[in-house]
Amino acid sequence: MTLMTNPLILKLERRDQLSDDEKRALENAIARIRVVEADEDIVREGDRPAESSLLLDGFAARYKIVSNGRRQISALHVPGDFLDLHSFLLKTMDHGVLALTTCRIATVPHATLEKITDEFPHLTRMLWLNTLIDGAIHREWLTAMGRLSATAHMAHLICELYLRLKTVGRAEGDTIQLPITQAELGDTLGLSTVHVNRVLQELRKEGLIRFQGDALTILDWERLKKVGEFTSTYLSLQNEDR
Amino acid sequence: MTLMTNPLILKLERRDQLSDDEKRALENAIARIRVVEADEDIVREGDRPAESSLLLDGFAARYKIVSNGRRQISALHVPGDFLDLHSFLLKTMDHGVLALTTCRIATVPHATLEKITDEFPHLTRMLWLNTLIDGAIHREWLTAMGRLSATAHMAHLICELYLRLKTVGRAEGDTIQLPITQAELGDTLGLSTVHVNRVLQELRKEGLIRFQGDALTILDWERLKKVGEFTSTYLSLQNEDR
DNA sequence: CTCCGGCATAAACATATGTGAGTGCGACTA
DNA sequence: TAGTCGCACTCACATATGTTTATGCCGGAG
Repeated sequence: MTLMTNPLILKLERRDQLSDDEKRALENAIARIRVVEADEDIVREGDRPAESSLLLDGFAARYKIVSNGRRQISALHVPGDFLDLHSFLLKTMDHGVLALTTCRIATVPHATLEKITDEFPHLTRMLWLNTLIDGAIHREWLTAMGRLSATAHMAHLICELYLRLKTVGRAEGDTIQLPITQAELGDTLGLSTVHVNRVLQELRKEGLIRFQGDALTILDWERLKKVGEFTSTYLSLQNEDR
Repeated sequence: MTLMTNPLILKLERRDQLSDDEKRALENAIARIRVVEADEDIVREGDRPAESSLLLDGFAARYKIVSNGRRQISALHVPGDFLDLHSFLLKTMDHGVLALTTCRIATVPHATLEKITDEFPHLTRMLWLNTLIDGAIHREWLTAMGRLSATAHMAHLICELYLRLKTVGRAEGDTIQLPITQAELGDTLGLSTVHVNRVLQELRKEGLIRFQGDALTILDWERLKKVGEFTSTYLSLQNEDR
C-alpha cells in the first residue's frame, strides 16, 4: 500500500495537514494485513487486544448482544476507520466488532501506538481526533434514536454514510455501495426488520432514494437532509490546525 | 483547590497511576474557576471554545435540540468529568452543554492542553482515555436505548450514575443525590415525561429503588443490575498501565 | 399567609413500532 | 434441473410508549 491509497491518511488529511514524517510513521505502524470474511468477528467482546485494527476495505460494525438475543449495532465502519483504536487505552473490549462484508484489515500494535504518542504529539492528537469523531457520531445517533421518527432516523443514517464514504473516495456521484441487510439496518437503528422495510419503502415512495441490491442512490439530497434533520458539523469535515 | 480534592485526579487515578509532575501539570492547567447557575448554558452549540470546562461540582448535561423543539440529552456529567474536552480537537461544538444544578467549573485553555500533549505523553493518554470513556458510555446508551425496554433502560442508567458518583466519592452508602427532573430523565432516555413516571413507579413497586426529592437509594443492587442488564466493564474502573 | 409555578402523578385515549407468520424471488449447490 | 437458503417484502394483529389534560403538592415570592 502506498501513501496515496491508505484511506486513514485520506481521512485525516481531510481534517488537518500531515507532515511526511507523520505519514511515514502511520504507514510504518502497520504490522501486517489480514482478511476477515463476512459475518466473522474481527474482535470479540471481552478481548484485550495487543493491537488495533484499521479497516482498509469493506464494511464492519461494532455490536453488542443483550439478554434476549437482540443485537444493537453502535457503529458502522467504512474504509479508513479504526475499528478499535480505543482498545489501546481502554484495554478490554466492551463490545464486539463484526465484518459485514469481506474486510481487509491493517493491524497496528499498541506498542507502536505508544511510541507514536511519545514521539509525535501532533499525530497523536490526530489519532485522538479520530476517536473523538467516533464519539461525535455516537452522540448524533443517540439524538436520532431518541428523538427522531424511524423514517427521519433512517434518512439521517443514509446522509451520514454517504458523506463518510465520499470523504474516503468511495462514492460514485450520488451512489454508494451499501452491502448491508435490512436486518442489520434494524440492529443499527434499533428497529425491527419489518419496520426498516416500511421506512425504506416510504423514502423510495417520496423519491428520496433508490436502493436496489447494494447500490444506494440519493435522488434528492436536499430533501433527504431535511427529512433526516441532517447537518454535517459533527463529522468535522473542516480542514484546520488541530 | 488542593491535589486531593480535584475530582478529575480522583477519576484518573482510579484508572492508572499519575506522577506528581502530572498532577501538578493538571492543577496548573486550571486558568480560572467560574460558577454557572442551574438551567444556564455552559457551552452552546456552534461555539468554538478556546478552553475546555472541567466540572468540579454539580450536574451538567450535553444536549441537542431537534426541529420540533424536542431535546435529547446525550451525556450526563458528574464532578470530575470534562464537559467539552473534545472541543480541544473538534473545534466546533456540535451540541450544547447545560447546567442541571449550580455548577462550579474549572477552565483549561486549549493552549495549555496542547502544551500537555507536547510534554506529557502519558498524561495525554490519560486525557484521551477520559474522552474514550465518554465514548464507551455513549455506546452503552445506544444499546440500552435501541434494545432495552424503558424500564431496563432506566435501571441501567441508575446503575451507571451510582457507580460514577461513587468513583468520585459522591455516594453515601447506597444513596446518591440526583437533582434531575423526570422531564430531564425523559430527554436522557428518549422517553416522554409520563412514561418516565410510570417506569419509576415500577422500579419502586419492585422494591429496587427509593427516590424521594433528590435522594435516590438503591434498595437491591443485584436485582437492579439484572433488570438493567448492567455490567460495568465499559466504565473502565480497572487500574492498569495505560 | 397566600398565591403561584414547577413538578410528580394519574387516567383515557392515540399511534408508532413490534411480532408472527407467510410469500416470492434470485443465487448458489448438489 | 431441482432443492435450498437468505433476503426483501406483506399482512393482520399486538403492545409499548406517546399525547392530552387534569389534579395535588410543595416551596419560593411577595
